[in-house]
Amino acid sequence: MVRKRVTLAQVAAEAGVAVSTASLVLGGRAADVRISAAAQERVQAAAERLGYRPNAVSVGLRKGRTSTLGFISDSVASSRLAGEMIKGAIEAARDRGFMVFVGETGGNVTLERQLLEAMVDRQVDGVILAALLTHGRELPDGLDQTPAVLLNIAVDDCGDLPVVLPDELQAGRDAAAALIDAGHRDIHLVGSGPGREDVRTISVAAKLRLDGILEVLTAHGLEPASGRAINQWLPPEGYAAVESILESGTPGAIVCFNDRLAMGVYQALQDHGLRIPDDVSVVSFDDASIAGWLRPGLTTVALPHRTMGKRAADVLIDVIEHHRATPDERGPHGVQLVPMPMRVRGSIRDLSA
Amino acid sequence: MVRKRVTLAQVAAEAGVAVSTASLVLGGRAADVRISAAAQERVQAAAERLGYRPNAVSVGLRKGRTSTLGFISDSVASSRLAGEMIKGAIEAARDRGFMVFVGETGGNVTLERQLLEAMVDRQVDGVILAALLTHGRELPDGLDQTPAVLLNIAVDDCGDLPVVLPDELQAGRDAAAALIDAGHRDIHLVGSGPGREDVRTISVAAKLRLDGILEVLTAHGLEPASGRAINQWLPPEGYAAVESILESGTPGAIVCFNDRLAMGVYQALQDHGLRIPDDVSVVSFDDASIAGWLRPGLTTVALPHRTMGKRAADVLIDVIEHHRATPDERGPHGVQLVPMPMRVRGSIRDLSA
DNA sequence: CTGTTAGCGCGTTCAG
DNA sequence: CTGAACGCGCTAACAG
Repeated sequence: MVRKRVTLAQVAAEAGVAVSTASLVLGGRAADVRISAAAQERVQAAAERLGYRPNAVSVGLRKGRTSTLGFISDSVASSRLAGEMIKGAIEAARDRGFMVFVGETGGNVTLERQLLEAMVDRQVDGVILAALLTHGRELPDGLDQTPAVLLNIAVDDCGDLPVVLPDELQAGRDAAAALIDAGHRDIHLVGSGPGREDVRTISVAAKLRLDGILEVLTAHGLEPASGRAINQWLPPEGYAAVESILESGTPGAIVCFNDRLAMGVYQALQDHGLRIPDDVSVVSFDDASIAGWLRPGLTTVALPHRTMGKRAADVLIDVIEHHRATPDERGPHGVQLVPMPMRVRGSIRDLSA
Repeated sequence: MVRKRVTLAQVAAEAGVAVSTASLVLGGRAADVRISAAAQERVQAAAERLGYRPNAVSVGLRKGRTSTLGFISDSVASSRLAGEMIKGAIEAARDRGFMVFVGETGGNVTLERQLLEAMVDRQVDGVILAALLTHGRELPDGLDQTPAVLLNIAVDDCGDLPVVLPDELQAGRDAAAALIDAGHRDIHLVGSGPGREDVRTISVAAKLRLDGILEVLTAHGLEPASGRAINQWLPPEGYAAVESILESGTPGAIVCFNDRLAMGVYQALQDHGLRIPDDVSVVSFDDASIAGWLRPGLTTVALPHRTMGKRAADVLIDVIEHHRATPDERGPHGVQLVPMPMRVRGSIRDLSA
């Protein structure tokens, strides 16, 4: 069933040259050593005829580089967004000739160590350490054995490692600005706030989004009409928040800290006979699948997971190929902030129109 | 920055023995050759002290086996479900000491070939070929170069390859039975039907689900009150279907062919002032994230993606380790049907209560 | 310009 | 019971 692979030696024999000659020709370095055109021709033909493909394992052993990356995250399956991050990384890697091992820890630190070891054992050229659930965290031992990039992980001491993060602060500003530019002044927060310190969740996203929102509100002489720090950002919590807001009258606009909260907000508003965006405007964060399925479509600031994954792989490969980001010459790395684009759908009413 | 790896030779030197001796001890084959307890002790200690880990690339080259799998699918990021499939495969692989390369084709056949080649070049021990979008399809060339398993791919000629599929037929039966057991008789179909041939979509799932539903209905002397074959299974289509159904009165129960259709059905029912499950019962397929977020929770027959991924990896590793599933001795492989469990939430009203 | 030689790190004979 | 020697498939020195 499994056909035997053709080796370089067989190609050389077929072409009637030495192995090293074949190696040079096939390695594209024939020009350097000026091998006769005839020999080159014969080698190429033989390789073609036999269907020769270099054995990457052998090359890896010889060169000490395997053109292989490791991607370790705490969750690959939790959402479409997680998948996008991996997808971006895999695609960028492929475009540069790298394959990637994917591992998932579920937040288990021991497992993380084991995966890292398993990958280092397989001589990966570098590792992307990513997170979707956990944000603040410790870095595993053994990360110093290989080039590495942190993806969506904010740590106090990143030890000179490149870090790729979404620009949550700017996203917060953009969300608030979208509402204010449309003429809104009565702005309620669901998920965090109203004060700068009202962030009960572990996520750093919450804090930065809130900071951005408050910065813009303040700049316009405003403050949130209300705010609710919530630990679980799921539909039921969004639903409950709206019921609580409605006790003091109909809100003009609501900023939800993620799309799942927004879904609950939609449900509650609907149950109370309020229309979006005619009665209430809503803006949110993440751009999860539901954002496009809700009616009306939810205007939301997208988490650019795909781009982040791509960026992480690109940075890592740069480090690998150019030996950049060493402790002394940091170069263009460090923290890379990826912009979060606004997806404008139909949930904000323009009062100035 | 990158610490040099410790080699077996260094361990042997440190322990004052020959490399082969160290190899035997560390390979757990000391008993076979009866190596002196003292030497064993010294080797183990040296390995421990130096933090020795075998170089998997070298072992791969030497043994021709790399403890590595390839996972190629048309989409890793399209949904949480896709991620679950990969996750299941990765976990099962890890439990048996394998790492997995993940590749994504986006349905591009050329890319698929290239990925397959890249993996075979890296000497993967086997490949899982998976699909989420495409169902009927051609098998790529080069799949005969390595052990392989088909995951969620139904092909006419699978060429003796093991295949893992969800049991959609039984799922159809279960969905219909859930409604009938609850006393429903007025059953409408959204996505396919009403006739056996009214399946416009490419997916085989549609056909099997429909067959299962019709089988049970027929067994009870019933037929669908209505049915709609739809190509796109998204919320707007579900919404439109309900509006069409309502022209002939309020339906008793609706079977949606997937959860996204069901979401549209929920929205339409709500917009028309109908309550679920009091006025209309709904059952669906897939168990996507939204199924749990909708209010009331959607009762749905789950696609067991996680289990399927796990099964595929297990079958593949069985083949690799025991040389099973060769053309002549098929063994327990062939088509593996994974049961689709019913997730009972709150969208079916029990009329008999 | 080409062929011979020497490893990369490991497992496996086969003599001592 | 142990060590020396060979080769997995390939690349990179070095001679010829």
